[in-house]
Amino acid sequence: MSSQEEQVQQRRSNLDELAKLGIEIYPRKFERRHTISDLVAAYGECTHDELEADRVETVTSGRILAIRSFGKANFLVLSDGLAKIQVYLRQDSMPELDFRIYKLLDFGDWVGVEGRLFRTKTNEFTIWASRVHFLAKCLLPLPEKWHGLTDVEIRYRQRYLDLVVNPDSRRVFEARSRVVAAIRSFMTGRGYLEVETPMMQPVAGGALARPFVTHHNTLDMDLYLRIAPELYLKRLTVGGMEKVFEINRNFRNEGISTQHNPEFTMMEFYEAYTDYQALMTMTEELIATVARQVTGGDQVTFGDHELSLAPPFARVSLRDAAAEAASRRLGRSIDAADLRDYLKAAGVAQELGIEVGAGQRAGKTAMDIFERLCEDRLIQPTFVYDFPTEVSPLSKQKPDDPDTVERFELYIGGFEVANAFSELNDPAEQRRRFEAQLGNRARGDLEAHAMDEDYIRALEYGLPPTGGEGVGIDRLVMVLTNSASIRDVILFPLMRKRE
RNA sequence: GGGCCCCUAGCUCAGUGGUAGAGCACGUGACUUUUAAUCACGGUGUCCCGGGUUCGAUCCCCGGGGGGCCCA
Repeated sequence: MSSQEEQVQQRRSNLDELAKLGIEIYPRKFERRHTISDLVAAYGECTHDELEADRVETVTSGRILAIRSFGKANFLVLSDGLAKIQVYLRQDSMPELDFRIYKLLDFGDWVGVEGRLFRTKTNEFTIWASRVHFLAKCLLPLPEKWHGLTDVEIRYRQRYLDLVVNPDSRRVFEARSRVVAAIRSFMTGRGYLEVETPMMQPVAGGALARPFVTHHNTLDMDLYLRIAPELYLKRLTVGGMEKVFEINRNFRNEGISTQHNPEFTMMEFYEAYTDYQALMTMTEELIATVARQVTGGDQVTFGDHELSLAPPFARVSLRDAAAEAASRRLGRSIDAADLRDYLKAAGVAQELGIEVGAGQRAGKTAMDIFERLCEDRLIQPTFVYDFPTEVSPLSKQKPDDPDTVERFELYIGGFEVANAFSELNDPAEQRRRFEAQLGNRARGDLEAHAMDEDYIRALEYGLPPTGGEGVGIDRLVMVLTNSASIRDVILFPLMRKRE
């Protein structure tokens, strides 16, 4: 018999013995007076004498993370996932039944404890138990207490085990929850209305990405899991909802990496009567506010770097950033204007070893150069602005430069955290952009944008001047929790099927 | 999609072409303030899967699976 089978059998046997004691082995509720975290926060600093004077009685509960038995003196360590507390149990301090229950407990079981707070000879903050209540059995052996669980595969596949033994993991997800709450509070505090738009869409639009396809049986209709809420949110702006935001999942049928999970969370918002310049300022305030609320400050450690999230953030135009990086790499002067020329841009790309597709225009090439040379060097928060029109089918052109749109992306830690632009609201121009995308699609670009006639019709009813932005929540959480992989900030990241 | 690395007990990890190891966990016993409790004794197993080489493969070779990192 394997070690695991043996341990499961012993635990089942203990559960059977508990049942024989006449207690409910899967009880329905347990009324606590304090959580373990409450106790540690409220009394954890009290001295021995203070605890003796106050005689604090408590009722609490948690999972058993250690059992130390000395015959007549016994200790449990209980955890509520964030904090731990020690429990002292002795036979002459509790009913006989409770002590028999204690004897049948295993590492990992859920228990409730009643008792009084004190400090042991070794000054350990402890509950002197007067009652023990059995709450649920752990039938399988848990990972080891000292090294914990380090196998990342098991941490992702069986997140519950990770959460039981790695409090740091729990803290990441507590932080994630606070990030979402802080963003929601920031947005609603500025008069934005939270809305929900379709996750299943007949046309997958609002971004350049491949979608997942699904099917509605009754309507016999193919649907796409959304790659972005963008086009629906702007329909709302057409309808007169001037400030809206949505926090929800997007789905993109693409590769998996430390920065990409097929489903990820975005906060996307739209505001009438504003443009991308104003959004840069607002974005700085949003990031700094969230950082301060979640971490207590605007300076964070990320890998080997100390990041300052205090406004203002650096700003550089995309073509300047690409030209500067290309000049440095190639050891000769390349001007941003060179990257507007299809032949010169292609030449630079080829020198850099970047593949240029047949008939690829200068804007796409400039974007490729930027992505290859610049992205992962943008560690401190940096706005990269003024993107080529052809890679931005939903953005408004600059008044004096039709090849360039009023768009920026925010980079932190070497990856894109936000993407924003002045929204294109000219329906005729939008149709031309979609048609150009259809041309790309015909040439094999699977990420090219689809035609959305209803969206164009909405624009024909009139979209006011509008600025819009998407903020990647997972990546922001990575930055704020010093997590190297997006999988460390997603509770259940997508994994290959096992077996 | 390409390159490199990993997969051995429930967990964390050693290890070897010749009967598979440690610590924790688990079992029995001792112990009335311990805390990675300690001490004594005890059993851990599809060495990821399949095929090949070999007298013999967990180890070498080939293929596959899962995971990680880097690149595209």
